[in-house]
Amino acid sequence: MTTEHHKAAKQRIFEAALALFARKGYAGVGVREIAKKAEVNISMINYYFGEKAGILKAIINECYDRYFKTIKPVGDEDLPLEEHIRKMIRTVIKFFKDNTELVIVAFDIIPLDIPEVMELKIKWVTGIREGMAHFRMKLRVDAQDILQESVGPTAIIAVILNHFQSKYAAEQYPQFKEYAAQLNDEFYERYANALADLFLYGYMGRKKKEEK
Amino acid sequence: MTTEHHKAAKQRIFEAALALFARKGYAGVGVREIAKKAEVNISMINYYFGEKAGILKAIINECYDRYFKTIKPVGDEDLPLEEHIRKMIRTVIKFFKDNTELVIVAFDIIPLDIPEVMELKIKWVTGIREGMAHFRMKLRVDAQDILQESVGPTAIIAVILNHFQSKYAAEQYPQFKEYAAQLNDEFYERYANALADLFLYGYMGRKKKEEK
DNA sequence: TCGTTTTAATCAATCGTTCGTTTACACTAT
DNA sequence: ATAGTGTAAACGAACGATTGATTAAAACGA
Repeated sequence: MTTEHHKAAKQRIFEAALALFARKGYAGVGVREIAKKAEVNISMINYYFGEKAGILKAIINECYDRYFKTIKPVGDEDLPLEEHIRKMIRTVIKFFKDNTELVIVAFDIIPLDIPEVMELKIKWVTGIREGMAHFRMKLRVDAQDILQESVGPTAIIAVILNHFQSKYAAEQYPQFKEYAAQLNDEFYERYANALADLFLYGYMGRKKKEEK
Repeated sequence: MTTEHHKAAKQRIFEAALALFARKGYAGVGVREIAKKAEVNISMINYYFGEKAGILKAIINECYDRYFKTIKPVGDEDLPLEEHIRKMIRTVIKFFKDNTELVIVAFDIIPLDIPEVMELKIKWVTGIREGMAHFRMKLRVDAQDILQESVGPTAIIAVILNHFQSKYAAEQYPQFKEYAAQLNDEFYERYANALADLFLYGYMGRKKKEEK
């Protein structure tokens, strides 16, 4: 009972902070607002997370950990190239869809001014990059070549991230609820295929052109 | 007296706030910090901008106004499709490069929680969307079709925005200065071409597939 | 009774905003 | 030419509210 309650309170703080950070940004939310939404006392935040930034660190760790565990095994699969790319894009879209708030908060560039948080992000991004080396090689993307990277994997992720940021914003405003409602499972099946087509035709077309 | 001192106080406040907002986010910066950086008295902020949010509104207006004035005439030109697309992508990249801080602050989804600011953004986005109707039609992108829009113009903008967010972040951290230094004019010429290739091959490939 | 969990109260610091006053310069009436 | 008037710009100080953080003590289950 104690342990369950313990975890429940910590989890409630985590989820309340996550929702608020996604809407207002890390600096835009105070610990009292988090405590109120989580229905806990203010001091519980410091008790469980040490400091306000501790919640953000926990969110970042949770997000990148889930992300890595989701895409790493897909990247390591042995599939024909096109099918492999399509599966990866589907996987990433599903992850972003199922973890929108986590992604919005953890993948946000800001705050740039909290060194500890930045270092944590850098550590994760570096690790994931290394973990996806095999898949990257299969795509024949040289990670050292900024251009290849910028119009390749990074571009796809940027498009997907941007989409879910927009979707999240739309869900917050009544006048766009109708728009957001169109973004159902059926849409994301088509969306994943369309993005994969864009990447496949575009990227492979570029490869072919380069080799000439 | 330095040159900075001779600049109008209002302009100094604007520029100081812009740089700080880009780094720390709107909520992460206090008026005292802005006043200190701008070398003005705190009360000057309210004197010139009414309220803190007034600076953000001014930034948003300045950014979208410049953006619209930059891309609208390009969109209205009468060029062969491929050349037109390439020119538009070059134009957008140059705009983002020359106005990185403005774009980072104004195009940021956050803050979602200040209704006035959100409405201002919506007004601008709607207006620009209408202004680019001709170009959109030329691309045969139906603005009502979320899928076409998502993997078309919106996707390209998202990629470019993401690139300059990353570049800006890299410039803030000494360990990535070397990376940022590679992003010179010569790179952006290649980058624009690569993005245009990606879009053109991808777009044409998708169109061809659809028609089957 | 013991260790853990939760509470209310409080800390110094900072938040955005507003106050009354002063400075600097342009214009006008004498 | 001079004194008086109007106005915008800038100032320091202070407002009440809120920030993140910490405390000692109460409440809890074992």
